[in-house]
Amino acid sequence: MKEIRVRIAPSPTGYFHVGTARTAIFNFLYARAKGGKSILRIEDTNLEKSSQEMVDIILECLKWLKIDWDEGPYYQSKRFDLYPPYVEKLLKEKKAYRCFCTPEELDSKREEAQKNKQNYTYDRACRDLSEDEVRANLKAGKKFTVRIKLPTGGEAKFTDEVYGDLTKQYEELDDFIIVRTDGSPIYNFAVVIDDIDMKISHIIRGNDHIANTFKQIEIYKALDEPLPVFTHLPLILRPDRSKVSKRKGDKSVTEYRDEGYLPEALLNSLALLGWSPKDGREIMTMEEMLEAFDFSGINPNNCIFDPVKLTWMNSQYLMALDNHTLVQLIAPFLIKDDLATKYWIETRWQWLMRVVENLKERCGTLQEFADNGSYFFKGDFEYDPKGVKKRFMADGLADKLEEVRLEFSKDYELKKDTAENIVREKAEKFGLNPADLIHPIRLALTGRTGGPGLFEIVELVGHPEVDKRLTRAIEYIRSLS
RNA sequence: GUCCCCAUCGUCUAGUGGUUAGGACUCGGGAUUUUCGAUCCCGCAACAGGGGUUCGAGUCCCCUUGGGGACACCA
Repeated sequence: MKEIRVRIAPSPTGYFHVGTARTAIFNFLYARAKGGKSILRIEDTNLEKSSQEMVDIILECLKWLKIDWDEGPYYQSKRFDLYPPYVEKLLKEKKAYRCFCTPEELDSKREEAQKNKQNYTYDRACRDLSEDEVRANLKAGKKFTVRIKLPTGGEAKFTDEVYGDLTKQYEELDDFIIVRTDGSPIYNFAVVIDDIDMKISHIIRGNDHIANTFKQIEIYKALDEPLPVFTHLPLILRPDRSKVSKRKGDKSVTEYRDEGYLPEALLNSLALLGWSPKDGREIMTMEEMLEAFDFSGINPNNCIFDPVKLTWMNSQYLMALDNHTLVQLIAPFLIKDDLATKYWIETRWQWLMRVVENLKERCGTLQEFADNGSYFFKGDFEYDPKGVKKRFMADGLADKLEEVRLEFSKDYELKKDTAENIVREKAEKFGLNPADLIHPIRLALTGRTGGPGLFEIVELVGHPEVDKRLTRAIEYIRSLS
Protein backbone atom coordinates (compact mmCIF):
# COMPACT_ATOMS: atom_id res chain seq x y z
CA MET A 1 0.00 0.00 0.00
CA LYS A 2 1.10 3.51 -0.79
CA GLU A 3 2.59 5.56 1.97
CA ILE A 4 0.24 8.09 3.50
CA ARG A 5 1.65 11.58 3.34
CA VAL A 6 -0.24 14.72 4.24
CA ARG A 7 0.86 18.30 4.30
CA ILE A 8 0.23 21.18 6.60
CA ALA A 9 0.37 24.14 4.27
CA PRO A 10 -0.26 27.48 5.90
CA SER A 11 0.37 30.69 4.05
CA PRO A 12 2.12 33.39 6.01
CA THR A 13 -0.30 36.13 5.09
CA GLY A 14 -2.53 37.57 7.73
CA TYR A 15 -2.29 35.69 10.97
CA PHE A 16 -2.70 32.22 12.42
CA HIS A 17 -6.39 31.87 13.05
CA VAL A 18 -8.40 28.98 14.43
CA GLY A 19 -9.33 27.73 10.98
CA THR A 20 -5.70 27.33 10.02
CA ALA A 21 -5.07 25.61 13.32
CA ARG A 22 -7.99 23.26 12.85
CA THR A 23 -6.83 22.24 9.38
CA ALA A 24 -3.37 21.60 10.78
CA ILE A 25 -4.87 19.50 13.57
CA PHE A 26 -6.87 17.34 11.18
CA ASN A 27 -3.86 16.77 8.96
CA PHE A 28 -1.78 15.91 11.96
CA LEU A 29 -4.40 13.57 13.41
CA TYR A 30 -4.87 11.84 10.11
CA ALA A 31 -1.17 11.27 9.56
CA ARG A 32 -0.62 10.02 13.09
CA ALA A 33 -3.75 7.89 13.20
CA LYS A 34 -2.92 6.18 9.92
CA GLY A 35 0.77 5.84 10.49
CA GLY A 36 1.61 8.33 7.76
CA LYS A 37 3.94 11.29 7.53
CA SER A 38 3.11 14.97 7.82
CA ILE A 39 5.00 17.59 5.91
CA LEU A 40 5.07 21.26 6.80
CA ARG A 41 5.15 23.53 3.82
CA ILE A 42 4.98 27.29 3.98
CA GLU A 43 3.02 28.62 1.04
CA ASP A 44 4.77 31.90 0.54
CA THR A 45 4.66 31.99 -3.23
CA ASN A 46 5.53 35.43 -4.36
CA LEU A 47 3.61 37.46 -1.86
CA GLU A 48 5.06 40.71 -0.62
CA LYS A 49 3.00 40.28 2.49
CA SER A 50 4.72 37.12 3.59
CA SER A 51 7.55 37.77 5.93
CA GLN A 52 9.82 35.78 8.18
CA GLU A 53 7.91 37.26 11.08
CA MET A 54 4.65 35.73 9.93
CA VAL A 55 6.40 32.41 9.33
CA ASP A 56 7.74 32.48 12.86
CA ILE A 57 4.25 32.98 14.22
CA ILE A 58 3.05 29.91 12.35
CA LEU A 59 5.91 27.82 13.68
CA GLU A 60 5.37 29.13 17.16
CA CYS A 61 1.65 28.35 17.12
CA LEU A 62 2.13 24.84 15.77
CA LYS A 63 4.71 24.09 18.41
CA TRP A 64 2.52 25.55 21.12
CA LEU A 65 -0.35 23.29 20.04
CA LYS A 66 2.12 20.40 20.00
CA ILE A 67 1.47 19.69 16.37
CA ASP A 68 4.76 18.51 14.99
CA TRP A 69 5.74 17.41 11.54
CA ASP A 70 8.00 14.80 10.04
CA GLU A 71 9.45 16.86 7.21
CA GLY A 72 9.98 20.52 6.59
CA PRO A 73 9.33 23.30 6.91
CA TYR A 74 9.71 23.67 3.18
CA TYR A 75 9.28 27.05 1.62
CA GLN A 76 7.48 27.28 -1.67
CA SER A 77 9.35 30.43 -2.55
CA LYS A 78 12.63 28.54 -2.37
CA ARG A 79 11.51 25.93 -4.79
CA PHE A 80 10.96 28.02 -7.91
CA ASP A 81 13.45 26.01 -9.93
CA LEU A 82 11.25 22.99 -9.46
CA TYR A 83 8.49 24.22 -11.71
CA PRO A 84 10.01 25.00 -15.14
CA PRO A 85 10.50 21.39 -16.27
CA TYR A 86 6.84 20.70 -15.65
CA VAL A 87 5.89 23.82 -17.60
CA GLU A 88 8.13 22.71 -20.44
CA LYS A 89 6.52 19.34 -20.48
CA LEU A 90 3.02 20.78 -20.63
CA LEU A 91 4.00 23.23 -23.33
CA LYS A 92 5.69 20.55 -25.42
CA GLU A 93 2.73 18.25 -25.13
CA LYS A 94 0.42 21.16 -25.99
CA LYS A 95 -1.46 20.80 -22.73
CA ALA A 96 -0.59 24.38 -21.96
CA TYR A 97 0.10 27.41 -24.09
CA ARG A 98 1.66 30.83 -23.99
CA CYS A 99 -0.75 33.72 -23.65
CA PHE A 100 0.37 37.11 -24.88
CA CYS A 101 -2.66 39.02 -23.65
CA THR A 102 -1.68 41.95 -21.46
CA PRO A 103 -3.13 42.48 -18.02
CA GLU A 104 -4.82 45.61 -19.34
CA GLU A 105 -6.57 43.71 -22.08
CA LEU A 106 -7.75 41.09 -19.65
CA ASP A 107 -8.92 43.65 -17.14
CA SER A 108 -11.00 45.49 -19.66
CA LYS A 109 -12.57 42.27 -20.88
CA ARG A 110 -13.40 41.35 -17.33
CA GLU A 111 -14.92 44.73 -16.64
CA GLU A 112 -16.91 44.50 -19.82
CA ALA A 113 -18.28 41.13 -18.77
CA GLN A 114 -19.17 42.42 -15.34
CA LYS A 115 -20.92 45.43 -16.81
CA ASN A 116 -23.11 43.10 -18.82
CA LYS A 117 -23.62 40.93 -15.76
CA GLN A 118 -21.91 38.13 -17.59
CA ASN A 119 -19.76 35.56 -15.93
CA TYR A 120 -16.20 36.24 -17.00
CA THR A 121 -13.99 33.53 -18.33
CA TYR A 122 -10.87 33.98 -20.39
CA ASP A 123 -11.81 34.06 -24.06
CA ARG A 124 -8.96 31.74 -25.03
CA ALA A 125 -7.64 34.29 -27.51
CA CYS A 126 -4.17 32.77 -27.49
CA ARG A 127 -5.16 29.15 -27.27
CA ASP A 128 -4.85 28.43 -30.95
CA LEU A 129 -2.05 30.70 -32.05
CA SER A 130 0.05 29.08 -34.74
CA GLU A 131 3.64 28.20 -34.04
CA ASP A 132 4.68 31.00 -36.33
CA GLU A 133 2.60 33.52 -34.44
CA VAL A 134 4.08 32.35 -31.16
CA ARG A 135 7.58 32.58 -32.56
CA ALA A 136 6.92 36.04 -33.88
CA ASN A 137 5.56 37.22 -30.57
CA LEU A 138 8.53 35.80 -28.73
CA LYS A 139 10.91 37.40 -31.18
CA ALA A 140 9.16 40.70 -30.70
CA GLY A 141 9.91 40.35 -27.02
CA LYS A 142 6.28 40.17 -26.00
CA LYS A 143 5.70 39.10 -22.46
CA PHE A 144 3.61 36.03 -21.89
CA THR A 145 1.96 33.94 -19.24
CA VAL A 146 1.37 30.23 -19.49
CA ARG A 147 -2.17 28.94 -19.39
CA ILE A 148 -3.37 25.42 -19.07
CA LYS A 149 -5.52 24.05 -21.89
CA LEU A 150 -8.78 22.65 -20.57
CA PRO A 151 -11.55 20.75 -22.30
CA THR A 152 -14.33 23.02 -23.49
CA GLY A 153 -17.18 20.65 -22.82
CA GLY A 154 -18.21 17.93 -20.45
CA GLU A 155 -17.69 17.97 -16.73
CA ALA A 156 -14.83 17.90 -14.28
CA LYS A 157 -15.38 15.70 -11.26
CA PHE A 158 -13.71 14.30 -8.22
CA THR A 159 -14.74 12.44 -5.13
CA ASP A 160 -14.31 14.17 -1.83
CA GLU A 161 -14.06 12.22 1.40
CA VAL A 162 -16.48 14.54 3.14
CA TYR A 163 -18.64 15.97 0.38
CA GLY A 164 -18.85 12.97 -1.90
CA ASP A 165 -18.94 13.31 -5.69
CA LEU A 166 -18.40 16.89 -6.80
CA THR A 167 -18.82 18.02 -10.37
CA LYS A 168 -18.40 21.16 -12.36
CA GLN A 169 -19.06 21.93 -16.00
CA TYR A 170 -15.91 22.71 -17.99
CA GLU A 171 -17.66 25.78 -19.39
CA GLU A 172 -17.42 27.24 -15.92
CA LEU A 173 -13.68 26.79 -15.85
CA ASP A 174 -11.29 28.85 -17.88
CA ASP A 175 -7.82 28.23 -19.19
CA PHE A 176 -6.33 29.64 -16.04
CA ILE A 177 -2.82 31.00 -15.78
CA ILE A 178 -0.24 28.70 -14.25
CA VAL A 179 2.89 30.79 -14.79
CA ARG A 180 3.18 34.54 -14.49
CA THR A 181 4.91 36.90 -16.89
CA ASP A 182 7.93 36.87 -14.63
CA GLY A 183 8.12 33.09 -14.75
CA SER A 184 6.89 32.49 -11.24
CA PRO A 185 4.17 29.87 -10.70
CA ILE A 186 0.64 30.70 -9.65
CA TYR A 187 -0.53 29.20 -6.40
CA ASN A 188 -2.71 26.51 -7.94
CA PHE A 189 0.19 25.32 -10.06
CA ALA A 190 2.84 25.54 -7.38
CA VAL A 191 0.66 23.59 -5.00
CA VAL A 192 0.14 20.74 -7.40
CA ILE A 193 3.78 20.51 -8.38
CA ASP A 194 4.81 20.59 -4.74
CA ASP A 195 2.26 17.98 -3.81
CA ILE A 196 3.46 15.75 -6.62
CA ASP A 197 7.09 16.34 -5.71
CA MET A 198 6.45 15.65 -2.05
CA LYS A 199 4.35 12.61 -2.90
CA ILE A 200 1.38 13.91 -0.98
CA SER A 201 -1.27 11.21 -0.92
CA HIS A 202 -4.03 12.98 1.03
CA ILE A 203 -4.97 16.61 0.81
CA ILE A 204 -6.93 17.85 3.78
CA ARG A 205 -7.96 21.51 3.74
CA GLY A 206 -10.86 23.92 4.16
CA ASN A 207 -13.82 23.69 1.84
CA ASP A 208 -13.05 27.16 0.56
CA HIS A 209 -10.55 25.28 -1.62
CA ILE A 210 -13.13 23.19 -3.44
CA ALA A 211 -13.14 25.54 -6.41
CA ASN A 212 -9.35 25.30 -6.53
CA THR A 213 -9.53 21.54 -6.49
CA PHE A 214 -11.37 21.48 -9.82
CA LYS A 215 -8.50 23.44 -11.32
CA GLN A 216 -5.81 21.46 -9.60
CA ILE A 217 -7.06 18.08 -10.74
CA GLU A 218 -6.69 19.33 -14.30
CA ILE A 219 -3.01 19.87 -13.69
CA TYR A 220 -2.61 16.39 -12.29
CA LYS A 221 -4.37 15.02 -15.34
CA ALA A 222 -2.29 17.04 -17.78
CA LEU A 223 0.83 15.72 -16.09
CA ASP A 224 -0.46 12.14 -16.01
CA GLU A 225 -0.06 12.06 -12.28
CA PRO A 226 -2.34 10.07 -9.98
CA LEU A 227 -4.81 12.13 -7.99
CA PRO A 228 -4.41 12.36 -4.25
CA VAL A 229 -7.38 11.76 -1.97
CA PHE A 230 -9.19 15.03 -1.30
CA THR A 231 -10.82 15.81 2.00
CA HIS A 232 -12.44 19.19 2.40
CA LEU A 233 -13.27 20.30 5.87
CA PRO A 234 -16.25 22.46 6.81
CA LEU A 235 -15.30 26.03 7.53
CA ILE A 236 -15.22 27.70 10.89
CA LEU A 237 -17.40 30.80 10.68
CA ARG A 238 -17.81 33.84 12.89
CA PRO A 239 -20.88 34.13 15.13
CA ASP A 240 -22.56 36.17 12.38
CA ARG A 241 -21.81 33.29 9.99
CA SER A 242 -19.34 35.20 7.87
CA LYS A 243 -15.79 34.10 7.24
CA VAL A 244 -13.28 34.46 10.04
CA SER A 245 -10.97 37.38 9.51
CA LYS A 246 -8.38 39.40 11.31
CA ARG A 247 -10.01 42.67 10.30
CA LYS A 248 -13.23 41.80 12.04
CA GLY A 249 -11.35 41.20 15.24
CA ASP A 250 -11.37 37.43 15.32
CA LYS A 251 -8.86 36.06 17.74
CA SER A 252 -5.68 34.49 16.53
CA VAL A 253 -4.17 31.45 18.18
CA THR A 254 -1.56 33.65 19.83
CA GLU A 255 -4.30 35.71 21.41
CA TYR A 256 -5.95 32.65 22.89
CA ARG A 257 -2.57 31.68 24.26
CA ASP A 258 -1.97 35.12 25.72
CA GLU A 259 -5.38 35.12 27.37
CA GLY A 260 -4.48 31.98 29.24
CA TYR A 261 -6.02 29.17 27.29
CA LEU A 262 -4.15 25.88 27.36
CA PRO A 263 -3.03 24.43 24.05
CA GLU A 264 -4.63 21.11 24.97
CA ALA A 265 -8.00 22.76 25.49
CA LEU A 266 -7.85 24.76 22.28
CA LEU A 267 -6.76 21.73 20.33
CA ASN A 268 -9.47 19.60 21.88
CA SER A 269 -12.15 22.20 21.11
CA LEU A 270 -11.01 22.66 17.56
CA ALA A 271 -10.84 18.93 16.91
CA LEU A 272 -14.48 18.71 17.91
CA LEU A 273 -15.60 21.14 15.22
CA GLY A 274 -16.95 19.03 12.40
CA TRP A 275 -15.85 15.82 14.00
CA SER A 276 -16.98 13.82 17.00
CA PRO A 277 -16.11 10.35 18.20
CA LYS A 278 -18.77 7.67 18.02
CA ASP A 279 -19.18 7.47 21.77
CA GLY A 280 -19.75 11.20 22.20
CA ARG A 281 -16.75 11.86 24.42
CA GLU A 282 -15.64 15.46 24.50
CA ILE A 283 -12.66 15.85 26.78
CA MET A 284 -10.00 13.78 25.10
CA THR A 285 -6.26 13.51 25.14
CA MET A 286 -4.33 13.46 21.90
CA GLU A 287 -3.93 9.71 22.29
CA GLU A 288 -7.66 9.21 22.68
CA MET A 289 -8.34 11.39 19.66
CA LEU A 290 -5.86 9.44 17.59
CA GLU A 291 -7.51 6.23 18.56
CA ALA A 292 -10.99 7.47 17.72
CA PHE A 293 -10.19 9.59 14.69
CA ASP A 294 -12.05 8.71 11.55
CA PHE A 295 -12.97 10.84 8.56
CA SER A 296 -16.31 9.14 8.14
CA GLY A 297 -17.33 11.07 11.22
CA ILE A 298 -16.86 14.47 9.62
CA ASN A 299 -19.97 16.57 9.38
CA PRO A 300 -20.10 18.57 6.12
CA ASN A 301 -21.71 21.73 7.38
CA ASN A 302 -19.87 24.82 8.42
CA CYS A 303 -19.76 25.67 12.08
CA ILE A 304 -19.19 28.45 14.55
CA PHE A 305 -16.50 28.31 17.17
CA ASP A 306 -18.01 28.95 20.59
CA PRO A 307 -15.57 30.72 22.90
CA VAL A 308 -17.82 30.05 25.88
CA LYS A 309 -17.49 26.34 25.41
CA LEU A 310 -13.77 26.74 24.93
CA THR A 311 -13.57 28.45 28.30
CA TRP A 312 -15.53 25.63 29.88
CA MET A 313 -13.21 23.09 28.35
CA ASN A 314 -10.19 25.10 29.42
CA SER A 315 -11.46 25.13 33.00
CA GLN A 316 -11.80 21.35 32.86
CA TYR A 317 -8.17 21.06 31.80
CA LEU A 318 -7.10 23.59 34.41
CA MET A 319 -8.75 21.66 37.22
CA ALA A 320 -7.02 18.49 36.10
CA LEU A 321 -3.54 20.02 36.26
CA ASP A 322 -1.26 19.46 39.21
CA ASN A 323 -0.42 22.49 41.28
CA HIS A 324 3.22 22.59 40.39
CA THR A 325 2.49 22.79 36.68
CA LEU A 326 -0.20 25.33 37.32
CA VAL A 327 2.17 27.63 39.17
CA GLN A 328 4.59 27.34 36.28
CA LEU A 329 1.86 28.30 33.87
CA ILE A 330 0.44 31.24 35.78
CA ALA A 331 3.81 32.74 36.64
CA PRO A 332 4.03 34.77 33.41
CA PHE A 333 0.56 36.17 34.04
CA LEU A 334 1.45 37.23 37.57
CA ILE A 335 4.57 38.94 36.30
CA LYS A 336 2.75 40.59 33.41
CA ASP A 337 0.11 41.98 35.75
CA ASP A 338 2.75 43.21 38.14
CA LEU A 339 1.53 41.01 40.96
CA ALA A 340 4.84 39.28 41.49
CA THR A 341 8.41 39.09 40.25
CA LYS A 342 10.14 36.06 38.88
CA TYR A 343 12.41 35.84 41.90
CA TRP A 344 9.56 36.19 44.36
CA ILE A 345 7.65 33.43 42.62
CA GLU A 346 10.63 31.12 42.88
CA THR A 347 11.02 31.70 46.59
CA ARG A 348 7.35 31.23 47.35
CA TRP A 349 6.63 28.25 45.14
CA GLN A 350 5.15 26.04 47.86
CA TRP A 351 2.87 28.80 49.01
CA LEU A 352 1.81 29.50 45.43
CA MET A 353 0.90 25.87 44.97
CA ARG A 354 -1.53 26.20 47.85
CA VAL A 355 -2.96 29.44 46.44
CA VAL A 356 -3.46 27.83 43.10
CA GLU A 357 -5.10 24.82 44.70
CA ASN A 358 -7.74 27.11 46.13
CA LEU A 359 -8.24 29.03 42.91
CA LYS A 360 -8.18 26.29 40.31
CA GLU A 361 -11.82 25.33 40.31
CA ARG A 362 -12.83 28.95 40.00
CA CYS A 363 -10.91 29.93 36.88
CA GLY A 364 -11.65 29.56 33.21
CA THR A 365 -8.27 30.77 32.02
CA LEU A 366 -4.77 31.26 33.37
CA GLN A 367 -5.38 34.98 33.23
CA GLU A 368 -8.24 34.55 35.67
CA PHE A 369 -5.83 33.23 38.30
CA ALA A 370 -4.24 36.65 38.26
CA ASP A 371 -7.59 38.43 38.05
CA ASN A 372 -9.48 36.41 40.62
CA GLY A 373 -6.61 35.95 43.00
CA SER A 374 -4.93 39.34 42.91
CA TYR A 375 -5.60 39.89 46.62
CA PHE A 376 -3.21 37.08 47.44
CA PHE A 377 -0.49 39.35 46.13
CA LYS A 378 -1.64 42.89 46.80
CA GLY A 379 -3.53 44.36 49.72
CA ASP A 380 -4.35 47.76 48.28
CA PHE A 381 -7.59 46.78 46.58
CA GLU A 382 -10.88 48.64 46.58
CA TYR A 383 -13.89 47.10 48.28
CA ASP A 384 -16.58 45.88 45.94
CA PRO A 385 -19.32 48.55 46.26
CA LYS A 386 -22.13 46.03 46.25
CA GLY A 387 -20.30 44.06 48.90
CA VAL A 388 -19.89 47.15 51.04
CA LYS A 389 -23.63 47.77 50.94
CA LYS A 390 -24.40 44.21 51.81
CA ARG A 391 -21.67 43.28 54.24
CA PHE A 392 -20.21 46.37 55.86
CA MET A 393 -23.39 48.08 57.07
CA ALA A 394 -24.34 45.97 60.10
CA ASP A 395 -24.61 47.83 63.42
CA GLY A 396 -21.52 47.62 65.54
CA LEU A 397 -19.65 45.63 62.92
CA ALA A 398 -16.40 47.54 63.32
CA ASP A 399 -16.19 46.74 67.02
CA LYS A 400 -16.92 43.09 66.37
CA LEU A 401 -14.27 42.89 63.70
CA GLU A 402 -11.86 44.59 66.06
CA GLU A 403 -12.46 41.81 68.58
CA VAL A 404 -11.80 39.20 65.93
CA ARG A 405 -8.67 41.02 64.86
CA LEU A 406 -7.36 41.07 68.43
CA GLU A 407 -8.06 37.39 68.84
CA PHE A 408 -6.36 36.64 65.52
CA SER A 409 -3.31 38.62 66.54
CA LYS A 410 -2.72 36.37 69.53
CA ASP A 411 -1.68 33.54 67.28
CA TYR A 412 1.19 34.17 64.94
CA GLU A 413 0.67 30.94 63.04
CA LEU A 414 -3.00 31.60 62.41
CA LYS A 415 -3.85 28.27 60.82
CA LYS A 416 -7.22 27.90 59.22
CA ASP A 417 -8.66 25.77 62.03
CA THR A 418 -7.65 28.34 64.61
CA ALA A 419 -9.14 31.11 62.55
CA GLU A 420 -12.34 29.17 62.08
CA ASN A 421 -12.66 28.45 65.78
CA ILE A 422 -12.13 32.09 66.64
CA VAL A 423 -14.70 33.32 64.16
CA ARG A 424 -17.29 30.79 65.19
CA GLU A 425 -16.79 31.45 68.88
CA LYS A 426 -17.07 35.18 68.37
CA ALA A 427 -20.17 34.77 66.26
CA GLU A 428 -21.78 32.80 69.01
CA LYS A 429 -20.79 35.37 71.55
CA PHE A 430 -22.27 38.15 69.43
CA GLY A 431 -25.40 36.14 68.80
CA LEU A 432 -24.73 36.11 65.08
CA ASN A 433 -24.66 33.44 62.45
CA PRO A 434 -21.06 32.64 61.55
CA ALA A 435 -21.86 33.85 58.04
CA ASP A 436 -22.57 37.34 59.38
CA LEU A 437 -18.95 37.55 60.42
CA ILE A 438 -17.44 35.48 57.64
CA HIS A 439 -18.73 37.67 54.82
CA PRO A 440 -17.50 40.99 56.18
CA ILE A 441 -14.11 39.45 56.92
CA ARG A 442 -13.87 38.10 53.40
CA LEU A 443 -14.66 41.54 52.04
CA ALA A 444 -12.06 43.03 54.35
CA LEU A 445 -9.41 40.55 53.32
CA THR A 446 -10.10 40.34 49.61
CA GLY A 447 -12.30 43.25 48.61
CA ARG A 448 -14.67 40.73 47.14
CA THR A 449 -17.82 38.84 47.99
CA GLY A 450 -16.82 35.50 46.55
CA GLY A 451 -13.82 33.25 46.39
CA PRO A 452 -12.16 30.38 48.21
CA GLY A 453 -13.15 29.42 51.73
CA LEU A 454 -12.46 32.26 54.13
CA PHE A 455 -10.29 30.32 56.51
CA GLU A 456 -8.07 29.09 53.71
CA ILE A 457 -7.67 32.70 52.69
CA VAL A 458 -6.79 33.74 56.24
CA GLU A 459 -4.11 31.10 56.48
CA LEU A 460 -2.67 31.88 53.08
CA VAL A 461 -2.66 35.63 53.45
CA GLY A 462 -0.98 35.15 56.80
CA HIS A 463 -0.85 36.90 60.10
CA PRO A 464 0.61 40.38 59.72
CA GLU A 465 -1.17 41.02 56.47
CA VAL A 466 -4.52 39.79 57.80
CA ASP A 467 -4.12 42.15 60.72
CA LYS A 468 -3.26 45.01 58.43
CA ARG A 469 -6.24 44.41 56.15
CA LEU A 470 -8.65 44.04 59.05
CA THR A 471 -7.39 47.28 60.53
CA ARG A 472 -7.90 49.05 57.25
CA ALA A 473 -11.41 47.64 56.90
CA ILE A 474 -12.36 48.60 60.44
CA GLU A 475 -11.25 52.16 59.80
CA TYR A 476 -13.12 52.17 56.53
CA ILE A 477 -16.34 50.87 58.14
CA ARG A 478 -16.08 53.48 60.87
CA SER A 479 -15.66 56.18 58.25
CA LEU A 480 -18.96 55.12 56.68
CA SER A 481 -21.12 56.26 59.61
C1' G B 1 -24.50 38.06 -10.95
C1' U B 2 -22.47 32.89 -12.13
C1' C B 3 -20.93 28.26 -10.17
C1' C B 4 -20.22 24.85 -6.04
C1' C B 5 -21.59 23.36 -1.21
C1' C B 6 -24.57 23.13 3.27
C1' A B 7 -29.33 22.92 6.40
C1' U B 8 -31.32 18.72 13.81
C1' C B 9 -32.04 22.97 20.31
C1' G B 10 -28.84 29.90 20.71
C1' U B 11 -23.82 27.06 19.77
C1' C B 12 -21.06 22.18 18.93
C1' U B 13 -23.24 17.66 17.70
C1' A B 14 -25.67 12.05 17.82
C1' G B 15 -29.04 10.11 14.47
C1' U B 16 -27.93 6.50 8.04
C1' G B 17 -36.75 4.54 7.06
C1' G B 18 -40.03 2.70 12.59
C1' U B 19 -36.39 7.01 18.65
C1' U B 20 -40.56 9.78 24.29
C1' A B 21 -35.32 13.04 18.43
C1' G B 22 -29.96 11.62 22.57
C1' G B 23 -25.46 14.23 24.52
C1' A B 24 -22.24 18.71 25.52
C1' C B 25 -21.84 24.16 26.30
C1' U B 26 -24.95 28.30 27.69
C1' C B 27 -29.40 29.55 30.49
C1' G B 28 -33.21 28.49 34.62
C1' G B 29 -34.32 25.52 39.20
C1' G B 30 -32.81 22.30 43.25
C1' A B 31 -29.13 19.73 46.54
C1' U B 32 -24.42 20.92 48.97
C1' U B 33 -21.32 25.08 50.89
C1' U B 34 -19.37 30.57 55.16
C1' U B 35 -19.78 33.18 49.74
C1' C B 36 -18.28 32.30 44.70
C1' G B 37 -17.04 28.26 42.24
C1' A B 38 -16.75 23.03 41.57
C1' U B 39 -19.86 18.74 41.85
C1' C B 40 -24.62 16.02 41.53
C1' C B 41 -29.88 16.07 40.13
C1' C B 42 -34.00 18.38 37.40
C1' G B 43 -35.66 21.60 33.57
C1' C B 44 -36.13 25.15 29.03
C1' A B 45 -34.76 24.52 24.03
C1' A B 46 -34.27 21.74 17.43
C1' C B 47 -35.52 18.23 12.62
C1' A B 48 -36.31 25.86 7.78
C1' G B 49 -40.97 25.47 4.48
C1' G B 50 -43.65 22.84 0.67
C1' G B 51 -44.30 18.77 -2.43
C1' G B 52 -43.38 13.72 -3.51
C1' U B 53 -41.45 8.12 -2.66
C1' U B 54 -43.04 4.70 1.24
C1' C B 55 -47.43 1.01 5.34
C1' G B 56 -44.08 4.54 7.77
C1' A B 57 -39.74 9.95 6.90
C1' G B 58 -34.98 14.15 10.74
C1' U B 59 -33.23 10.13 7.63
C1' C B 60 -34.43 9.07 0.16
C1' C B 61 -35.92 12.57 -4.31
C1' C B 62 -37.59 17.52 -6.14
C1' C B 63 -38.71 22.69 -5.44
C1' U B 64 -38.57 27.09 -2.37
C1' U B 65 -36.20 29.71 1.39
C1' G B 66 -32.01 30.62 4.24
C1' G B 67 -26.69 30.36 4.97
C1' G B 68 -21.69 29.79 3.36
C1' G B 69 -17.73 29.50 -0.11
C1' A B 70 -15.36 30.35 -4.84
C1' C B 71 -15.14 33.34 -9.01
C1' A B 72 -7.08 37.53 -9.91
C1' C B 73 -0.56 37.44 -13.58
C1' C B 74 -3.64 36.59 -4.19
C1' A B 75 -2.77 32.38 -1.39
